[in-house]
Amino acid sequence: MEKVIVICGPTASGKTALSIKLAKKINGEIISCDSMQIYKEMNIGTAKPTKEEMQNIKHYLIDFVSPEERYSVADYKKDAKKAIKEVTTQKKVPIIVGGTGLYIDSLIYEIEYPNIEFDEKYREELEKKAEKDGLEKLYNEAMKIDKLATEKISPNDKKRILRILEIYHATGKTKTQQEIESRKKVPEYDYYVYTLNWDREILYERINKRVDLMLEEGLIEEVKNILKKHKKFPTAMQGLGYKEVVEYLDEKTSKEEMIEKIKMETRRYAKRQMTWFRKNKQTIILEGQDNIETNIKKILETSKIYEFNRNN
RNA sequence: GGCUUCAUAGCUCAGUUGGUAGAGCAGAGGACUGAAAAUCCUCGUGUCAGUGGUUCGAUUCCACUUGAAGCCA
Repeated sequence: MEKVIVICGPTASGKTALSIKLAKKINGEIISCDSMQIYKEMNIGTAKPTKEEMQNIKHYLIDFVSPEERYSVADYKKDAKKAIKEVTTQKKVPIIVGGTGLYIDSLIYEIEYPNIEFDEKYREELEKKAEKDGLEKLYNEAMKIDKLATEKISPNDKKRILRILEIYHATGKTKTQQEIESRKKVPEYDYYVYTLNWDREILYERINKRVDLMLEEGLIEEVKNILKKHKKFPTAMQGLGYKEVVEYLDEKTSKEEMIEKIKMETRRYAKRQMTWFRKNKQTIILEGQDNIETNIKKILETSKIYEFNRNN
């Protein structure tokens, strides 16, 4: 089985720098795993690597979706598998890099998503129903359809309640049933998963600094330009930093409040990411505070992938 | 200098007619299968500013001290 390196970690943990150095060393190419860096025009706020940073290492799944478009894990799974294949056929090593835990899991656990279209109308219908009759009613409906899955979630978790109903509507199957079927395949690749770990306080300081830097680099201008160009944002404007700048531009918050809020929300996001990555037991921990060379050495030793020059 | 008000969780503040206290925010932990940078769940002991007095018992009443705000000089 071909080996695939996965580097995950919370936001601002140094994934970009590590992955590019590693790619150079092992003749690798990078496949991003980031639900926001996929979007075009969203550069500063997503901390998308710049051309200079990439140093001619090819990056996949970055900067290729319009902010007006919808994109989901299912799309990611498909695109990422394709990218991995493309990299391996060139005899290069795929390096998956990113912080979107759900996307990473779709790959390393080989989760299968049936090929169905997103039903915009049905979603709207459900949203309206929730508004009119209350969420409780939908929760009860979900309970009738799929008790097992509904019991696992909160009656307040609108998103997941809708999802249970949507799956049934689209496939005639329950979510529980669908999830069992989604786990039937065995991973096609040998995934080596690494997680960058940081001391909480130091990571939070890095986040605060990075947010200040984003504003200096023109985050507000970036958001203004996107708003000028596009009308609808099914998911893109959920991005951290973006929604807060929109609030500020609507004069709902002061500039100071906006900056503090971005920092706070980003810290919380990092915390959630750490919770997610912690539960993956097969992961190998890398200390973010260690220098890059040390961590690369650790990756080479544990994955038994050798330096490119030595093999050729 | 005099008078008044205030001092309770990291922050903003409730409250106890005297039996040692609780909200919001922050924070922490967790969940997560087509929106995931999203969404959701759980978690509240702190010298009740300090010292002394009254009292069986004081964070609560009284006195003084310290600090803050306001008013009068």
